[in-house]
Amino acid sequence: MRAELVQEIKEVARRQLAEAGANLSLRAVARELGMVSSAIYRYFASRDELLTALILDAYNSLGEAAEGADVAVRKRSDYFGRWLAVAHAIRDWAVARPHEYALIYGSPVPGYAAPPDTVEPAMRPVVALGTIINEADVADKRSAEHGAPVPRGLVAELRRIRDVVAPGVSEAAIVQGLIACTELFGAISFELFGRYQNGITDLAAWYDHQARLMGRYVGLG
Amino acid sequence: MRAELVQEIKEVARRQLAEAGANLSLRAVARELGMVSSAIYRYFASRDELLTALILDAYNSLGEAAEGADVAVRKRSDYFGRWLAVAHAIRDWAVARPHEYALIYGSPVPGYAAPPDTVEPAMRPVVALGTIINEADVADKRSAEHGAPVPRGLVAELRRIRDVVAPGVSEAAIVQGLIACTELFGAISFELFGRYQNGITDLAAWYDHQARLMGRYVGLG
DNA sequence: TGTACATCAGTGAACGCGCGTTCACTGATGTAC
DNA sequence: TGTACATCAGTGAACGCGCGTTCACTGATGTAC
Repeated sequence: MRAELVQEIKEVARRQLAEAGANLSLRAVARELGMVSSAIYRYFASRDELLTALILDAYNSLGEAAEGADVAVRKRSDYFGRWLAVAHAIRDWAVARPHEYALIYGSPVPGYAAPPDTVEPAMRPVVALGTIINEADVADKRSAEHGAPVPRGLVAELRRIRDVVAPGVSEAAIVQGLIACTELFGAISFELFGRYQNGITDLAAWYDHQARLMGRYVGLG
Repeated sequence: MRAELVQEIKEVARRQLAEAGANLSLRAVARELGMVSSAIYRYFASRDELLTALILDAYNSLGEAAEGADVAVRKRSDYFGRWLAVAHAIRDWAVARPHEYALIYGSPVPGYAAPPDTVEPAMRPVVALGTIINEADVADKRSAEHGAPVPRGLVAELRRIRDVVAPGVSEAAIVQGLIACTELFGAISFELFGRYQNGITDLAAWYDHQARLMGRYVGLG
């Protein structure tokens, strides 16, 4: 009953985000639901709270897509295949929901500050990729050709990230992993934010090529 | 007289973009200039036209920063040094003007379509980096270790980009260059859009490390 | 040198719009006795 | 079984706000004769 309507509001809000662009309007959501705008306040205390719920959902939905794609690969020792599966799952998710992607990876919504409980869900896709590197590393199936020494000042911070994302991996490896993630998300942002206009048209193939090269870069495949 | 006021309006608009976030308001700009809102229409036909002018300026300003940084490197054969100089110039520009960066590399402004004459200025930073790869390649000072074969379907498009950015370079090399650009812009976006929250704090050092690794990745240094 | 005129930057009021949020309310539902 | 009451989802009007854009205007400046 109640929970259902909360879901329905979020769904309509998501669709509106997709149609109207980044400007989420409570009144428009209420209108589409055949409600009066003030009725929304039975379910969300404010526009920001609804926005936060959408952001949290988006992070978790993307995280699940990434984790699910990894789990679905039968041959667990096919680390390169798992890497590709997760990388593609991330893009597929983003391409299917460009405005939700923009919500979490685009320019910050003006006047909105993400609450701290978004930090952990936000890590899930990166952790999904990091896990693969970690498992390959532990199984000694990773070639570490690019292991450049890490500057002193960054070691401590990288170790902290390492412990969350891929414990049991060197600092140089975590750097490679972060660079690969940055590249992949950068590629998706370029695609969705229209930076490839008049450039590449077969964006799926181009992303696939990048995912393969990044898989190699992190020492898989 | 007239041109001066056009500049002044753009400057105020830029500052407001930085303060209020992505929502540019003609009325607010006019207010700050001590004008009545309709007076702006003497100088810009609409809000979109002002936005377009700001976007064009941003592209060109970033392009000049990138090109200028390259030119400023005395030893022209120090390709790795030039790469680092340009990479840092791009980040420095972005960090100094996060909202202008968001304007051109963030999520698209809802309801706004960039006119086609933004395409060429938008290429300038990428061309600046591509030029370095190209010159190193021509001078035979580039190691091409990662030259993975390019999928058939992408060859034609990559050649078209190559001809603009770095003629005289292989398809594999252009791929490496594009990947490096994607990574660097991805890193800047992560930094400016708050994706490193609770992660890395010494963002300058982290970017420097990435720029170095990407310089190596494209076969310089 | 002095008048008549055109230009045009800037004014001020108004248009119609949408927004988030509040508040007292209605009226159906379900529970308690 | 029937009445009294509490709950609470949803209403509707209103608040005060900001927005882009239009339009007829004022009034200073500069030019032409």
